Amino acid sequence: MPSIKDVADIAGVSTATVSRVLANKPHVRPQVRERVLAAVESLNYRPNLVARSLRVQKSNKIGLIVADIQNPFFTSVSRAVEDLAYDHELSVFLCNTDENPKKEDIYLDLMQDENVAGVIIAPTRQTASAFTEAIKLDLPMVIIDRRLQGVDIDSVLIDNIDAAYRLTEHLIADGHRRIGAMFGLDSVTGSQRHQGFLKAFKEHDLQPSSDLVIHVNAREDEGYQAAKELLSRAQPPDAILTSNGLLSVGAFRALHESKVAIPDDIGFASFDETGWTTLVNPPITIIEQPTYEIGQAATELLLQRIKNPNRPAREIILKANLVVRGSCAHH
Amino acid sequence: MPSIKDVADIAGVSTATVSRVLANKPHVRPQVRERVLAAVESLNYRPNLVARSLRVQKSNKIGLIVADIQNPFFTSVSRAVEDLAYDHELSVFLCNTDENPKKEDIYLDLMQDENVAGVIIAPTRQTASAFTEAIKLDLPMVIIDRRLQGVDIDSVLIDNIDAAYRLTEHLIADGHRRIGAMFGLDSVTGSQRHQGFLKAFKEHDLQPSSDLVIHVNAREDEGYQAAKELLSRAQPPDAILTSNGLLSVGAFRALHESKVAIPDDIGFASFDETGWTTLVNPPITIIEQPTYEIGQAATELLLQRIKNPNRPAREIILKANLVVRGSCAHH
DNA sequence: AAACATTTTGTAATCGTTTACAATAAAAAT
DNA sequence: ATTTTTATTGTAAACGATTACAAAATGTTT
Repeated sequence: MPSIKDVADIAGVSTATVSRVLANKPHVRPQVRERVLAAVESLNYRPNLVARSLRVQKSNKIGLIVADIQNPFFTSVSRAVEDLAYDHELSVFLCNTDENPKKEDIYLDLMQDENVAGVIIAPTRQTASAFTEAIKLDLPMVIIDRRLQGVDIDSVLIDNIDAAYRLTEHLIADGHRRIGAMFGLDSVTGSQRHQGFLKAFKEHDLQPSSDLVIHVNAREDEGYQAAKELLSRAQPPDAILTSNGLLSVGAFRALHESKVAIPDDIGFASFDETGWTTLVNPPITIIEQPTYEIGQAATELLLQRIKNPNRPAREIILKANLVVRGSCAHH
Repeated sequence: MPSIKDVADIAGVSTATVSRVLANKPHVRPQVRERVLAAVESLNYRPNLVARSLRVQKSNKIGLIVADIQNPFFTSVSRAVEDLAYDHELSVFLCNTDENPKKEDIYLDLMQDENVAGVIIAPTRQTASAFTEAIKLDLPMVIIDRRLQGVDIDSVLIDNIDAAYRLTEHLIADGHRRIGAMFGLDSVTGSQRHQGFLKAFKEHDLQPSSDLVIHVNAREDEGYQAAKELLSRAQPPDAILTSNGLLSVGAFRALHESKVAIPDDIGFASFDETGWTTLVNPPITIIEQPTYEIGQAATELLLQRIKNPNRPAREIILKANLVVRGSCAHH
């Protein structure tokens, strides 16, 4: 690999001049600039990013730390971040915490060690320690998907209360009263969606059957279990609402296996558009999160913060979209 | 951020000694080692990876370049790579080429510029130029999913011919004769699967209806179109076989919309386990690729090559798994 | 006690850039 | 023609680690 020294030698100038040419700095004769460019070309020279990063103490990378790379929500967000970053000549360092705070700590440290320009992160439930420290060291950072209490930091979220409210209200409007619901355990998102759920009941002067509300980890198997349990109740629910994509698959699988008819025996409504919801019969009524927009907004926020580290933190709240299909038809 | 100099000062030693302690090198008095460790602790010191990387000309990162981060095949592979890398204290730089050779070039260059220890890549159809160059510069590399002709390089693939052969044979055994099939265009994988398809017919002394074989880009919309077209034929097929997950969704959506009954009106069989195949009625018979194993094998291969750059290239071929479900029952 | 071997530590060069600062060359003003 | 100003280039010091090599300290042998 040729270095800047080699280029300088061939062009018959100093490394400083080469650097100036490459950075498009002023004060270099057009003639010399030509020579340098020719040398760069002939050697197929590319600046060593590691050396540059060491010298200027920053880089053109941004970090993206997600909780689960297999969750379509995150891949869609990632896609958006990738696209925007690419447009701005940034590269993306994508990491998967697996909902593991220890991994989150490690990756957050790693990001700093790598001199990233900033990071976009979907924090795990438990606020990690490296987290607040990274914030202190003013690493530009924006949070997605989950609000972090207490800290003043750029974030982009969806209006979970409103989304759950609308989904619940839709079930109520379709005549469902005994609504079984499952929400993510220990997650701010989950509890907000629970709030929205309750709000819908309240505003319709109804009482939710609190024994039908289950809090579980956002995993397919737990969704499956929860649905099985709801179905086995003495007085089973007349509809099931799930608060995220993974729970949703699990719950649907349980209903499917139990051969209860949707929507005749039981209504079904869920969060997240995950590809299969329109392939089944009937298609599922869902709340669709604007995943791509979330990624876009997060990247824009991050770019702005990098440019201006002192601006006040901003919180962008996007509305989710209720997509009515056939799974909760009139009861 | 404290540097090794700060640690050295506090411990009252030279930076060389600090480095030796941290690298667990011999020749340092236990007493001194203690002092250094205490200093490290008190300052909360972490070595600067950029500086280290510049000095030793390598790093603990590996690159993973995939064609489409939204394709469950790749996320599952990524997951495996992540897991193994984590166990070996490597971090993973994940990039998405979007099937775009230009992006592939850029990322491949970037990998070298970042001093990665090696890269795992699912190459785009067109062999990119930076590619062969990277190989020349002996960047440790392993290829997944797609064979690259001409070059002698570690790779892990599945036996596509065999897989397609078995899937086709299964359809034939179930009495299907006019099998409509769609294969990925311009892709080695696609053409291998086509070969397997033909082989099954040949070995059963049957003649495939070549007018029912369609080559399209591996995208959902093209799968949808292709299926629609097959259905509208004067003599429509009695079964449809799709050669990858995205085509599969599209084709299924077309069948679903057209209200043809599976398997009574038409059989359906497909590649890739993508989550929805067991949620629909009937569940879909598929070839399941050992995605996690692919990622594992690739990472192991890469680690070995990093350790021993001169060993001869190895090609690992994994068998795919035929999962028989209800979508092609006896015709 | 001197000579030698071995262990422990420090000095300084190095990796490939960027960038203050100094030095030189060219242009403008006197 | 000399001085002053401005534009162009080079020199060398960072950035923060690792690592030959030299030096010092300790231990061993004669």
